[in-house]
Amino acid sequence: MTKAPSPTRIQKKNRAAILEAALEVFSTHGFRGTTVDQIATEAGLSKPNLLYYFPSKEAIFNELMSGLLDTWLDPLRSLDPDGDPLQEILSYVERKLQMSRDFPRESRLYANEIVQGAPRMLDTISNDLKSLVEEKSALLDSWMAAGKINRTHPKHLLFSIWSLTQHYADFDVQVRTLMGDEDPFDAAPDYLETLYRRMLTPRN
Amino acid sequence: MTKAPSPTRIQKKNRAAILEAALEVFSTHGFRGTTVDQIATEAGLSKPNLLYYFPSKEAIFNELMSGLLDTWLDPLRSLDPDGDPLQEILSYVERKLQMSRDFPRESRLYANEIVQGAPRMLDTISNDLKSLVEEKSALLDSWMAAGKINRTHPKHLLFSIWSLTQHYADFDVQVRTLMGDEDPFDAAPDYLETLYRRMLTPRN
DNA sequence: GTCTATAGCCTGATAGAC
DNA sequence: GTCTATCAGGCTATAGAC
Repeated sequence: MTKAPSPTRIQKKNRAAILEAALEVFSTHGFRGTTVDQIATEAGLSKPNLLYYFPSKEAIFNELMSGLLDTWLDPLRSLDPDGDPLQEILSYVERKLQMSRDFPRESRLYANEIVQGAPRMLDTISNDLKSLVEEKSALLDSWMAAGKINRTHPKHLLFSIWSLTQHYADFDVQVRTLMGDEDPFDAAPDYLETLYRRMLTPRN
Repeated sequence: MTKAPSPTRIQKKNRAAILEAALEVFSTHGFRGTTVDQIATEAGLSKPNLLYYFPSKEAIFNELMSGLLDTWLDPLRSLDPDGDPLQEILSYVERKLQMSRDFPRESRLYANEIVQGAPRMLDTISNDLKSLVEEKSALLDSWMAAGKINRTHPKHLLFSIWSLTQHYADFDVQVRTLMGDEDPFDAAPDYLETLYRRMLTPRN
């Protein structure tokens, strides 16, 4: 008695295909620049069929966004109070840079949203992100107070890490155009490690 | 014999109002997210009247972009081969940061375009920007070779300056949300000066 | 579950009176 | 130069057959 493939399995497969396609299209064209048709074609479905799985274009976008954020904040959450301060920060930079290389579309999706004033994400930023940033700023502060790393503004330190690492994903076109044949990710890890090592290594 | 106000003057005034309005709307909603009606309302004109001054939505966008780019690249052009290397770079960082504070909409307009793959600007980047970057990279290289600043990857150095300074304009919503009452531009100049001073000051 | 067909809305751009 | 009215096309979302 061979069972037919579970409908739930088909559903999951199609939902996954839709979200993958949506990531591709939303991240390059933004919310308004994306049409449901584009997503459907990319996912290998018809438009009405896509809308059988998701009630609306916005619903797809929102699901994509909330799914993204957890992964996105994971490296920061991993900043370990019990680790070696400088090494913890350098590892954080390295992980963020790897995420820009491995998940550039996620980075651009997020960038698109923030540059336009975060119309669909301001709540999340004000709550989840803010409390995480407060916690980790305090951690950085304590490391500075203990003389483990140079004293500086902890939030600007975090902003700089985000900005420098995400730049390679968000401005990918520009970076690659200007670098020609050279892969940006060849030299970027060294550059960023040197930068933060010199910035943070304690010097009385 | 009193002349009626020159038509050219009215034209110039309205064209300026349209471009100002377009900057406001395009920079927050992107090209596709912006409607001609929004621009017209913001400029205090009717939609057909706006289209009397510009042939199309895209024409407005292009004029805005080409007008922007000159101003945008000016600080980099000013990098003076005969100045003191470290001071030249620190001044460049400062000027770029001021531009993010004084012209955040221009920065976001540019960011919007690049994040989405620069569909309307790739030629400019490949030509004007690339040749300027080649020229200034060579200059940075010569400063490093002469031991005036620490040796590092000149293009990554430029990318980092762009990324760090523009972040305060492009991610303004996020930055301000996370900083609360504190004005980001209070501490940013010091933070960036310290960062690049430590990065670049020669140490044998 | 998936399709074709289409409703209903919005948008860029034009026509034509004033 | 500026308006009202409107067209033509593209869009999201739904209806209804299979």
